[in-house]
Amino acid sequence: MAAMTYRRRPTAPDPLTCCPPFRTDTLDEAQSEMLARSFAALADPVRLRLLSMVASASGEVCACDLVEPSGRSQPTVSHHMKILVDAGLVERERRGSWVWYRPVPTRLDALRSALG
Amino acid sequence: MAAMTYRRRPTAPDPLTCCPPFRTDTLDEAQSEMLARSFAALADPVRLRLLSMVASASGEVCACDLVEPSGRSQPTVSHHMKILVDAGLVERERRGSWVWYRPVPTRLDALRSALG
DNA sequence: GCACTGTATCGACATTCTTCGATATCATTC
DNA sequence: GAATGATATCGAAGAATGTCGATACAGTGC
Repeated sequence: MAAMTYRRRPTAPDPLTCCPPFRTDTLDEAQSEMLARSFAALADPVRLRLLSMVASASGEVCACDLVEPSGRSQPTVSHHMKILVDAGLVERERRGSWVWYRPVPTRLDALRSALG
Repeated sequence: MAAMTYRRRPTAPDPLTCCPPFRTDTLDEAQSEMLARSFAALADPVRLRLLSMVASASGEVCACDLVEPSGRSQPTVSHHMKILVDAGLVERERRGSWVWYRPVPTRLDALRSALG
């Protein structure tokens, strides 16, 4: 059982808050699930640095230029980039042997507006 | 060994990107570590719903009003609220038996600006 | 003091995540 | 075709996380 019953509930400190204490624009389960997945992509320092490398680059960045400055192995970088791509924060394009990454600004904007 | 050496490096698609592909404003390790901790606080659907309850409330919310709508046990809610407080996203104040939570808008603004 | 109630902490378990070495896949070059 | 190089996937180990029941702590009221 998740809930717990409280007998003596506090009185609201302000007449304005007499109504239920949450507005109706509280996130529902589906919304919070989606948002949490997006923020989880940002919840790792290595991914944040990789994202900042991609986002601060003019245009795009080659995967081969992410391994050494990130200080992680090539499989680890590939793993993290996949998470960023799956989250929609970064776009991936293969050109020949190399893979290039581009930021997706609209997706970052969406996350930013979710915080406001 | 984390890095891997690449023999045939691709040529930049644009003369403007002749310089090292990352701008100098790439996040350093300390910055990314801090930011990741903040985003990790947002990387759970239950915490996002709790935060939205607090943020959308006019003024503040009693801890006792978070348990039932979150669908989690009282210890779990307390655990999640501690994470939000430690991340600086929510302020905690005890008044008598009850605990009240308030959002910290400046902290949310800081995270938002980190995305832009 | 004692009884009661709201909140926090503890211990344990299951799940998820980060990381790497080994290996597979894809593309180029010979 | 074979050989080489860039990237992705696999498998496993260790760490971190979410969850709850049990319990401790803090405040109220008698």
